[in-house]
Amino acid sequence: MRKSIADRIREAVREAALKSGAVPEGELPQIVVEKPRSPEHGDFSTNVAMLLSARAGRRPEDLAADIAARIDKAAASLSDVEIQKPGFINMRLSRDFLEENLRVILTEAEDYGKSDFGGGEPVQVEFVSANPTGPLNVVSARAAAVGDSLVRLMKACGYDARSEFFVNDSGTQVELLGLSLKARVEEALGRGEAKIPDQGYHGQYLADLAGEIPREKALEMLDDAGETSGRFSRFAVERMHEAQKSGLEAFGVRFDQWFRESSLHTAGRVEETLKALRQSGLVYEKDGALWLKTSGLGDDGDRVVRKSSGEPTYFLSDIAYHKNKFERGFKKVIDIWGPDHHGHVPRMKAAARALRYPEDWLEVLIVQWVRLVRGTTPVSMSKRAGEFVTLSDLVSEVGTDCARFFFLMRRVESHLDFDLDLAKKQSDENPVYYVQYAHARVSSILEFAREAGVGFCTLGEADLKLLQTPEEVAVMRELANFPEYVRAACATREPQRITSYLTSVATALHQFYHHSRVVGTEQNLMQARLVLVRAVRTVIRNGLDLIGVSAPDKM
RNA sequence: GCGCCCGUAGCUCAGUUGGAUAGAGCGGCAGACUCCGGAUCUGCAGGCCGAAGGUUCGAGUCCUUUCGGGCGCGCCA
Repeated sequence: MRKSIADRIREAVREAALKSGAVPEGELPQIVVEKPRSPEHGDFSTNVAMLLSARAGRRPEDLAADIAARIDKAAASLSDVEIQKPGFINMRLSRDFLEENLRVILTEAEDYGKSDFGGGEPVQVEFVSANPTGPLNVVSARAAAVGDSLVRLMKACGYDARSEFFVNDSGTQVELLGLSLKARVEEALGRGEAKIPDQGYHGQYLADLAGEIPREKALEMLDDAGETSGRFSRFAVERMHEAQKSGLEAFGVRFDQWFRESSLHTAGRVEETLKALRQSGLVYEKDGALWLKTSGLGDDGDRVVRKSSGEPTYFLSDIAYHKNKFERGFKKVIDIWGPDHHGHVPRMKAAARALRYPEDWLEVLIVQWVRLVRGTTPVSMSKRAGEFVTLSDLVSEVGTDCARFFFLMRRVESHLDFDLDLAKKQSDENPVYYVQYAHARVSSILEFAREAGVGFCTLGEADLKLLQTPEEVAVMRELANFPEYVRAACATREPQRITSYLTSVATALHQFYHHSRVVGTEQNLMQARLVLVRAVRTVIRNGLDLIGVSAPDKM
């Protein structure tokens, strides 16, 4: 849980920039230190001199030279600091640091990569939150992969992160679900073809559910219900909820909390929220309905919060839900919504403003569509007819690891084609196995060493100076980058950065493997390489854990 | 019509929150140590980053316009 190397370098650069007197402390911009694309430019690079030169009235290269000379190399674990063309300051990590870092990795083990960046701040990530009216689709699957990974990332960065699923267990949709099930039950009892409401749920799953209800119980439920949907709704919602929950668990996703919309109504939270909104002075009546003046708060029109019928709108209970989140003490709330809800972002943010919550309190991520294809042909998905590939179908067809990895290879907001044929292939055509294979390969080397009776020396005994080939050094550099990638993936809410990082670690490992042997070389060199390989194993394992993918020892 | 997302190699997508010579996987072609796992590795071919302007030392990245694709615009949830 120490400071990442990038943080230490940032600080050293910052201090050097201050000492150069280019600008007063207050005017110093955020220092950007990053890994250059080309290794010729060192391990880290900064552009401060170019950013400050205009204001300081000095030539970029002169200023760069001045700052570079003032960087405390020892404090930042640097061996070389050079300036280049337009005014870059390029830095190279010291050999000592790279060696020491291997020891750090093995010592910190599963903690390597973690930080206390978040300072224990309570944050909430809400995702999936699909209506309990049917099986989860693949967009929910994608959202689940993203949300779960984000929670893992935020925890690793020192946030007190909680996952939550909002269960939409009241309202029109639930009623329609009940009526649809009722029709299926009547059908199952042989009373003719099911009379499912037009807007109801036509999927086969409700017929299946109806079929599971024993005859006696079905008759009893029909008696109870009369013309209403009540009992069928409750029954169906509970069963759908359970099915969603177990499907997600099979996908490796467990929620800290399942929050029921109905609990807001029964506790009077919705009316209470309306009262709070009225106090803001932004509620007015028109056409017998109550409106919230969200225009002017970033929305493009006002929204109804209470219908002329007296019923609260879904929007109002959603506001009540977010008010509840705020009152639970979350300093930040991240909602992950499907693409069909992107139009709701402005109104929800407007509501947060109406309640005078901090401007950046609510963050909404939109997960984009997933198009399933087999080779080049799209898989037809008709939600209306209830015929679509579900989360559970996906898991049983391609497996959890594969599905999660595929979802997390892409940016959250990009539309993605999920090739089921490719995902199913257990061959080199499938990108998923590349990283896992690296882990299995390393495990296998260690196992081979054990079987050969090789004793592992202690960390202090290993002579890491012997790791000198370009491939070895490349691995060491790659491993040193991990904490910074974790931090960046968390800060930008972009878990795909971890996937891409892991791929480059795997590449470095595979290249090293083909270039040199571990077991069977000279004793001291072998011991040093064993340390290297164990460090790779730790980092890959930690990284895969962040995206919820297993790290197999054998494949 | 208004709003959001996307447009990068033949295909699917990355691109380190404005950096230096734009990358990976798949597909194509040509190769790899009698030895720790060939689900790997090496090399070649493939690009005006949809288009046009602008901002600046510097743009795939930011702004404007435009073209194309997807999705939203209810007193539904």
